[in-house]
Amino acid sequence: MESKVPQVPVSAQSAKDRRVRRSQQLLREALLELILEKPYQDITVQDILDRADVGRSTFYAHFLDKDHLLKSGFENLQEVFETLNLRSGGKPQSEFETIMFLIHHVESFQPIYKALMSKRGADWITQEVQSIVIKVLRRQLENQPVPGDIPLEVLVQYRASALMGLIKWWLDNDMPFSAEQMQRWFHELSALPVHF
Amino acid sequence: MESKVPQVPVSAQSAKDRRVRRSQQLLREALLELILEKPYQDITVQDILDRADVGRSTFYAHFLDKDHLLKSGFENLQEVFETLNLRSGGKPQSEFETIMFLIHHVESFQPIYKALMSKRGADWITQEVQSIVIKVLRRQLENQPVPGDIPLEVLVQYRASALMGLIKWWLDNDMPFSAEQMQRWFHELSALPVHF
DNA sequence: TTAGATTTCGAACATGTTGTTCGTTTACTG
DNA sequence: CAGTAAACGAACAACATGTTCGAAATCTAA
Repeated sequence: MESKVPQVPVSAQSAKDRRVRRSQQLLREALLELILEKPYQDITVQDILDRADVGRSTFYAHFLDKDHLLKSGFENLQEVFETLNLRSGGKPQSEFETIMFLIHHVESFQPIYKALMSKRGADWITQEVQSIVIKVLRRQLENQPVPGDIPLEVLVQYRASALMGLIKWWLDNDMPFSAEQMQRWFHELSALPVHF
Repeated sequence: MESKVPQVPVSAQSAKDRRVRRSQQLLREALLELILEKPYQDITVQDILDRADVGRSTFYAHFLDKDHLLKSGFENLQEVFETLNLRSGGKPQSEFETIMFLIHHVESFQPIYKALMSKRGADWITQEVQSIVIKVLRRQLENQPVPGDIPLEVLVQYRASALMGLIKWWLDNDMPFSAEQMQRWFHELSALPVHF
């Protein structure tokens, strides 16, 4: 079954030997495929080699270990994330725009994020994504008054966790609602008092 | 005269051979100690045996593996969690009371939850705790009107994630604020609209 | 107190995974 | 086409897991 994971344009694609590109690509695809079949933790390097039909020494020529292989497929996306607030021509975005962008970004790269962050994915990479979301939100919210005596960090953790939890649920349930819908609900939920 | 009828064990503790209790206790304590020193994933069975000063075969006589050992220390607490809504003499609690109880419960068992759920803990057990929180909150919120067209499950995921994220941050930062304070902030944050 | 039952110990073992090495073969590039 | 670089694959060391078994220690019940 062919994987149709959307590719982030790589400008330096021709920089490497064709064989290198081929090997790395095969390995990355194999791992993403395997994650959809069984928990990341249970996948051995041998599983990846068999699936990719690549030699053992070739794997270690390119990647330090399984974790680095997974992370290598995420590094392009990471960049997109981290430069989030430099968009819109350098204008500072509102919290609303930031959250909207994040939700749509995940939707665009659904297959990758599903492999990375769903139940069968690697927990450490979910945390990595979350820590980026936290960084972006913190940068966003520190230029904005926090009501009452709530510490900025508490606000950031709350919002980021809620957002990530919702996105994770969305992915695990095969995205039954549109990005617009999720985003609307997120904003409604953010102003919904606890019932006494 | 003494009755020949076998005594019903008052607690499960006295039911087992003293050696069994000792071994299991030593192993549990050793693991919790080690988690505070290095990531759960990096801890080997041998590390636990050395720390507990217990033989290899003894370990496998009592536990299937490292994960089962960790879980065994959490099973008592799990019960407390799951029977949450049967408290207050069977009266249904409000969402407010439920959340308050959860935060105070974590505070009471701080050392255990710190080992289980902090950065160095096992991700799978954090998820286990979260799934219990979700279950409790779902039971709580399904008897309560959800405003607008928001699906119950979306509300539950949002609230549970936000609460867990806040608690996790609280534990990771050595609980710099009181349970009352955290609880108050949680409620304020739950009614704080996103900034446009 | 003692005898029998149970547990612990420890060393040895089979198994599986990881990461490395190196000589050979294959494929790319200019 | 010739030189360079990558892929191959088999063998290897190191390590972790989980099992087995006889001997020693310890508990429990009478």
